[in-house]
Amino acid sequence: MTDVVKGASNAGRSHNSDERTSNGTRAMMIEVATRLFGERGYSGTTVRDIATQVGILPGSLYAHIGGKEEMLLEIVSSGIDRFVEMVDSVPRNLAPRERLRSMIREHLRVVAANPQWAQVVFHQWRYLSTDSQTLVRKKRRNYEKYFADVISEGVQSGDFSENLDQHVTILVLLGSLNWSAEWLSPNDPRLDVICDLFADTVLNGLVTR
Amino acid sequence: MTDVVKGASNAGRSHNSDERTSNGTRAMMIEVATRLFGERGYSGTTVRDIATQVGILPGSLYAHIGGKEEMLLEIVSSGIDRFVEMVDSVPRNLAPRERLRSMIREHLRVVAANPQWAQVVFHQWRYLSTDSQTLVRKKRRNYEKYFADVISEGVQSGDFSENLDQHVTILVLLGSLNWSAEWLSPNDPRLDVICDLFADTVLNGLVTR
DNA sequence: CCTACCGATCGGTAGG
DNA sequence: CCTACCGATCGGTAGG
Repeated sequence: MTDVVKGASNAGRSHNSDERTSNGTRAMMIEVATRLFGERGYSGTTVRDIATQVGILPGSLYAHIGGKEEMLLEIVSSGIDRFVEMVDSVPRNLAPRERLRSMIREHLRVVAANPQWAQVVFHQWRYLSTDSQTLVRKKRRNYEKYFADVISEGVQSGDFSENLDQHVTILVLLGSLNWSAEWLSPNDPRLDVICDLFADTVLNGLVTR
Repeated sequence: MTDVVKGASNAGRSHNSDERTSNGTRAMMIEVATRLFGERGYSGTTVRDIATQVGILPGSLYAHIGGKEEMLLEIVSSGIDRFVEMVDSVPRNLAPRERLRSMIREHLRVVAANPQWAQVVFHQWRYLSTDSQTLVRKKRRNYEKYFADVISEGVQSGDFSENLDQHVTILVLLGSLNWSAEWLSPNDPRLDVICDLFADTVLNGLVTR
């Protein structure tokens, strides 16, 4: 019980052999920033809010990161990567219906893991600089291509209707998927059921067959 | 050419017989606020930004409105009213498929009239006070009920599939509709076609019939 | 990661 | 709707 640190969160600081800040403070900053950006928006969050919740003083943030916007870019950029990673893990050899069903499930699972984080990824990129926005748009287009491809494949194979407007279909599908961050609860035990019902609705439509 | 006003937008001020501010300045404030809230978010917009673009000084705003948040509440509240009004105008005696198709068209038309405004209505209500948020949630639930009712009616009449999970269906439908503010262009001449393709996708689904 | 601080800007108000 | 202003707070930096 000796050697108690006076600050609230100064304990456990690792001794780095070089000048890099490779301890967990930076990760904690990103974690806190994600939550606050989700709750108050990027502009509504101050670097003081973030610093206080990390347990350091405002100026100390800048020992770990270039600035407030750099935190947002990191959250958004790695966020899209996460969606790509999970949808990319869906086997290519599945038939279009089952492949799309799996992609829907993976997308909804990523959202459900942290809907607030997903909202930041989906919406707060508008507050980035023009250059960063261009990067984000490129990443999003790359993600959308996974869905464009499976739809195109399904139409060609005859699994999906040839009357489908593929462009509008992607917009409907990704819109409903992304909007799930508004209503999905984290750790909902019915998540797997919801994913299947969601896919049923999209695949079969409303009208009686 | 005498009597030229020095300010940029001070011309045309009407002479009111009572103490109410019933001229167009307040309307212009709401209009400018809508655009700026859409571009920079509520927290990223300053009352100085709004005042400058209206053509008055910052402090003068408070002769017309209680404060910054009151502008947001007015935009969001009247915005939801607008959606309700248009969807409510769809004839009740249409068969469920055509009634839902018309409701989809009306919703998309309202969004397309001003997607940036729609984004404010859909997202910026989070920055309102707790009490105002409660009001907004109530209004949104009321709007969602229009869609819940037509889906329920369609399932009962056999027009819509009995296998449908009605709760998930509403989430998918309204999610894809609201997300349209992300991609709809104002004054797109193909709007009517897009509305029909959108409804086709939702009603018929992706899978071949 | 702290001390001490910068210039700029914030939402809002008193009193015309 | 303006003049003149309030206290509070902003993102960020110099120099340890």
